[in-house]
Amino acid sequence: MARWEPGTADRLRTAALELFEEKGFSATTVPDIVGRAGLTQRTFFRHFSDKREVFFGDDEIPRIATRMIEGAPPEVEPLSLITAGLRALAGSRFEPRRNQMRVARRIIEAEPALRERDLLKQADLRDAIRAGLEGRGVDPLDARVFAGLGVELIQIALERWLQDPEGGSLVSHLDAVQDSIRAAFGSAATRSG
Amino acid sequence: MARWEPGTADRLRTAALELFEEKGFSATTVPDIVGRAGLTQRTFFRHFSDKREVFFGDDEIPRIATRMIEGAPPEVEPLSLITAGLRALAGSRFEPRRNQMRVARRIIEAEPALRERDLLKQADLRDAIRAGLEGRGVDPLDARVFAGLGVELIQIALERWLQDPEGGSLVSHLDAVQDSIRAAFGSAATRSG
DNA sequence: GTCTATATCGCGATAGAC
DNA sequence: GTCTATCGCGATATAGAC
Repeated sequence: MARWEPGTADRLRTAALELFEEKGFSATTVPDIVGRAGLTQRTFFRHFSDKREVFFGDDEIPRIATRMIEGAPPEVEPLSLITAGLRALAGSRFEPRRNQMRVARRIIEAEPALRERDLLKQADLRDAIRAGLEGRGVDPLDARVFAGLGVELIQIALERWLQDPEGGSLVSHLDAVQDSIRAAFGSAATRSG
Repeated sequence: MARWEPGTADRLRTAALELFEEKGFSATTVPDIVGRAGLTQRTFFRHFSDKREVFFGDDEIPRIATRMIEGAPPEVEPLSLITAGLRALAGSRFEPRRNQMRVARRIIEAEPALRERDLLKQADLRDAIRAGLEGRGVDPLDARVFAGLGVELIQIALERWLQDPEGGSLVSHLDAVQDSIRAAFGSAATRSG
């Protein structure tokens, strides 16, 4: 694909992230970015549908999730599938990037426009999981619930991991959150509360 | 404050929703909207911070949630608080508006920009619940988990209620989703999957 | 209320890669 | 030649400043 300049998108992303750090997200204009990258505005918008997209990857996480779910043996239960998948993602994609993620998270939290986009990415992951589980024959409601809870699980664990002053591992936070979930909704507590 | 036209925001919202139905959200411009409402663009942006906000209420749901949580007797458990609160919201805010919500939902689902905003509103509710529970002394992780699961619960129930061809009540869907959650994560199933 | 910066997208032309 | 990434120009809408 990169027949022309192998790293056009990367150059744009690098320039953009530098500028976001220097001047903040909203104070950085697309002309600023393309100026630094030595490209034109039109090129920027061919690589990124909007300025916020610079922040987020190529939606590889939902694709990885889909592949994991499709590739697992049919007898694996949904909960195991999800917890195992999240652990694999934690080890391969998140744990090695802790510092980058901390920086990115700080900028995202400060900017409602970026929070929105981040939430949309979470929703995409949720839907990938849901569709994958349905494809394995899981009941649609249960698939939706597993997906929703799975994404909340990883999300809460990520939040706490990135803030953890003790430097605990993401996996240990996943364990803690999962325990909390089980305690919260797992009992036979009354429904009509 | 509404010294001149008591219903300015309403007139703008009505005109906007009509146009969204007629031409679609992105094909409708703010000049279109203010033209139909007989107002100026400046007035539009004084009432709505952006075009998408027309779709969403005044953030009254998180405020209601905060009030409910703060007003409950201290001995009420978080899960009861949440399920009771959701039932109250269901009866007072959602059930009476089923048809409007169906129409809105269809437009929102079709437009990524609106899905983003919708997800942000959900996040606001989540944070209101989380803060309310923390204010009652609930452990921060547990508060975050209750809030996250509570919002997933109402959200999934809403999705299914709005699509339900049988016309089941929102409360019955809340029950079903809660059962599914309990079954999904409630068992002592292995964590390391 | 008016004015303006900025994001976004369409179109036609170009130019290196195969 | 045929692709396709890039460019240059231009149009329009949003959103915020004055």
